[in-house]
Amino acid sequence: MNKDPYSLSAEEFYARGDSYFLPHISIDCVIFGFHDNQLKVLLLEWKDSLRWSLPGGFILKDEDIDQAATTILLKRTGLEKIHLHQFHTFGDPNRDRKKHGINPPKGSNPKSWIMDRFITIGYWALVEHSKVTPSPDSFSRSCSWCEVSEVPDLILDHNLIIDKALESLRLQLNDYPVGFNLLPTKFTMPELQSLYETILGEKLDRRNFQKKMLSLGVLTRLNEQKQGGAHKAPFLYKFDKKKYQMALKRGLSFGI
Amino acid sequence: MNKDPYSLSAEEFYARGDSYFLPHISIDCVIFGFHDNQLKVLLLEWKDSLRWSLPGGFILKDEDIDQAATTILLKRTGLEKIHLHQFHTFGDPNRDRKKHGINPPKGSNPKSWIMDRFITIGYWALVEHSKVTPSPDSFSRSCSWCEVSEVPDLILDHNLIIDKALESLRLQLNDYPVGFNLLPTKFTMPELQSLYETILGEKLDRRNFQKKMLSLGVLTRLNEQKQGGAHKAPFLYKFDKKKYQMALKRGLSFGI
DNA sequence: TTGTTATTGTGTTAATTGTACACAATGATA
DNA sequence: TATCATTGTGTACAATTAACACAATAACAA
Repeated sequence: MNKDPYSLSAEEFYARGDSYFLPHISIDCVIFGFHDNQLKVLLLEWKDSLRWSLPGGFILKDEDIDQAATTILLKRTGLEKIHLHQFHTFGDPNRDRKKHGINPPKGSNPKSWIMDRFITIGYWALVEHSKVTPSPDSFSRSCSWCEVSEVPDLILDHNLIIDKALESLRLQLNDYPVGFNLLPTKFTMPELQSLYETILGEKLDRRNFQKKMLSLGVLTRLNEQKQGGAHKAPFLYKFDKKKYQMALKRGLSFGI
Repeated sequence: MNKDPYSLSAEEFYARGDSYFLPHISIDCVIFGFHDNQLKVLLLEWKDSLRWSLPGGFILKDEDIDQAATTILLKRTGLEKIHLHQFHTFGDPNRDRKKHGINPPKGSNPKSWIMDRFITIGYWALVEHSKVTPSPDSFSRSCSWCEVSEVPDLILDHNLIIDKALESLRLQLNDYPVGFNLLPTKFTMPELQSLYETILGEKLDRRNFQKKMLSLGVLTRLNEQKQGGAHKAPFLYKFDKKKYQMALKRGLSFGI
């Protein structure tokens, strides 16, 4: 009971994880990134099978659920201080590894607490793709980005969880500057537009988009231009948090 | 293990409820009603103290969480087939009766599963005030309506849960016809406007409101007028579900 | 019976916002 | 140096929202 619960061996975890973590409750994270004009999510590939799943974890008996989600994000990406958004809790009684032929690793107790029915709390996060160091957990062989429209069959209801996360993200997009978290500090207007188009799944008018974004008054145009492109060099912008805080007070909408 | 889990005595429930229900997880319902131009919520007054709380309950080991919430709503209001909206899950580790001086009834085990830390899933529902028969649970002396701005101090974080439910309701108001569920089948335009004003907490222009509502094409004006008022008799309207289904397909917004 | 009052029904107009386009400027390439 | 794809900026029109005026009605008081 006094070991680091994140350093347990698989056997110990299956046998006695419930002395550290709450039973029947888990957390799953949909971690979004944006790269090559594609919206991607971070997936785990399991060690001993061809299964894929979302990064997830459990809640320490005296831990806040937001903190538990933050820990999961940190361990899979190396990132701290990222805003996590809780979007839905999934409670179908079929969320049960027993009912899906998912077995504990050989040598572990097949009656483990992990094999019970679980309710999972879904969070999404927006991270800067280039800053992420994807790290598998001890049950996975790899942790990697996957384009959202090419996600394979995942365990349990994890595909549904991604769908719901995307739906929630689209709704948030109209009220909060979620897009900016996905881009590097400096970005061009076409990059920002491409991001919005990808999340919303529709093409937007280039000129009206720029007009709208600049009218929010939360972007600062830098005296630099993006070099290396094959055509006219676009200006670089940065998201101005101070201006954003000011703008929030008078109310602003990111609706496109 | 084969009794009706909802007919347990208090002693049995505290001692062995966790053989029927999931531990550490509860559901709390914010049940909204509208009466006398006031938005109200249903509260429980506890038997053995001066405490108040939201109607809540637990999840059977093999029960869907939405179903569990539906059961809670049915038991407190007598109503079925009401849309419940899951809006947030509350996971502060201080959600623990032990830490708030809330004790089991005399004669029950003070180490009961109920005295552990609980994560609660919040749902709200909109019900027609006149159709509700408020019924206390076995731990409460009364179940009654309370105006949302006059809610007393509730146990644990139940006041926060109501705040979050209201916030979620306001957001939904702009996308779904939530208001109509709170009114009787036949209602007047001023009544509908008063409901929107109460939920949003702001005054709206009478003429623009009517124009907007009628333009949605989901209301049918009846050949009747509300009698008994002190002034000009307003027309009665009803919400037309068929028209609503049609309108949904082409997309519509209730934004005010 | 009749005027007063508060409320409802139905417009019209002005301001704002959103949509659809046109054209010049730029940087790499041929 | 001409071409091409792309970026920067502006303008006209449509749609929506906001602001406002006046007639009709029902209860009440004189």
